[in-house]
Amino acid sequence: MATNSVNINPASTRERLIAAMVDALRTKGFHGVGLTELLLAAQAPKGVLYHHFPGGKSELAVAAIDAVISEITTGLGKLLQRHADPASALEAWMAFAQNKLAGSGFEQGCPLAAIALESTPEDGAIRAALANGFAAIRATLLQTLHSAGIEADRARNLSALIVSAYEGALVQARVAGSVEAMSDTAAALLDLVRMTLPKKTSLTVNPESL
Amino acid sequence: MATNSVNINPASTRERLIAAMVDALRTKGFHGVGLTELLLAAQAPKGVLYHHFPGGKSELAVAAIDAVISEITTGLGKLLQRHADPASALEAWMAFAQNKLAGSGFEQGCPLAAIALESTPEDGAIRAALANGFAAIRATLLQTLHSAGIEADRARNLSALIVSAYEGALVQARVAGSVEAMSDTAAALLDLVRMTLPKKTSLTVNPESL
DNA sequence: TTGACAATAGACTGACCGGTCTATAGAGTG
DNA sequence: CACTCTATAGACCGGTCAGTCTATTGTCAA
Repeated sequence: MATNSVNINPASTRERLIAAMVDALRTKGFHGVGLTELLLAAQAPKGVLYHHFPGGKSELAVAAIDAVISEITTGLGKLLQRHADPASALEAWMAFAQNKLAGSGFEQGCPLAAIALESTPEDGAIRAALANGFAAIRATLLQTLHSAGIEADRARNLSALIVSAYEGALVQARVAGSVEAMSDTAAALLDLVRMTLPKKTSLTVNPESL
Repeated sequence: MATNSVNINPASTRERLIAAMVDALRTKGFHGVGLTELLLAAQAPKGVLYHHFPGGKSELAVAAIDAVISEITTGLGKLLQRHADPASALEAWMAFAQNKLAGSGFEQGCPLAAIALESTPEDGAIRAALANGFAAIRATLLQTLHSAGIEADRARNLSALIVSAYEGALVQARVAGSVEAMSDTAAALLDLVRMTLPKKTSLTVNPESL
């Protein structure tokens, strides 16, 4: 095939399905959306879902998770290399998520956390995708923090905390209909990051500080 | 009535319903459980649910949220007064949740976060219960941290970060089937708390530090 | 004992669930 | 043109969903 036929729509059917699932996960969670609703949003009939994703709803969810993960890691990566200071990049990252949440009337949080908490150990593929995804995000952070002069163990702990704080802050802000808990979280987190980062000198050596 | 009739079961029907909902939220989320399954777990017929909770599943969920919140705040409160050092209390708190998660085969996380992410702005009562609950937990922490000598604004930020970290760490550990992300998170968090706490002296006055 | 009311019990309902199935259309290849 | 294979399309299915309804039981108060 390769030629994408008569697609007037902005994206291929497959991509529209994924986008609709991402959006659904963000707003209502995996079990919160029905297939009918999903297909309506994607402007696609039912058969096409099982054509592209023989595993059905779950397989689509995995694809959605993968898409979100790569979006996050590349976005975060860009932010990290655009800002000289990792702390500023983090600040921008938190602010971005915060604005997205508030700007959507506190509907759009993180698609990953929602499905993570609905999944059971039986949902192997979903959990694996999520676990790999979170690990990838942590790895992105770790690498940056480490090369900014933070010792490896400390950088790993800090990376885990950053991801935890991001997810947890979104949860709190979402239900409160207020950004406060998230901005408070970000403030404390950024304090820590800035404290942990070695003093800005022109040399890049790892000072093995405290 | 007051006399609780012929209840051989450990708790009243109402309490069993709430307990079953709490457990369900912990493991599969609000939309992940069916009423049939829930009632089976609570050993109760359907009519009794709508007798005690005319608002149905949602009203039961609100009651479950309230129950969890008071359990958390009292448990955390006890921990905080049992340990002289707030950081140690926090450490115990994180460890407790971590063990509960791991000990249940990574099924039992936090019931609050799950329903928080499935809820929409239309679920007013649920979101309100959650928002108040998270605020109460933060308030418990704030009060302790402040009276341990941390300046108010800083204590508020730190409290928000602690709750965020707790929730976010549970999410990551859950899907990974490993406690690592959570213990890493806890390590970084405790570092920060210990750094922020004023130097241990024998006097209890609030130094209005920094 | 009787009347009132809370609590228990489960049959029943209509809507919607995820998933299967068959039919058709379109595009590339011989 | 004919064949093939992907993609689109939606009717259809059994099962389950949350919620309603009526009946029964249990326990007080009069």
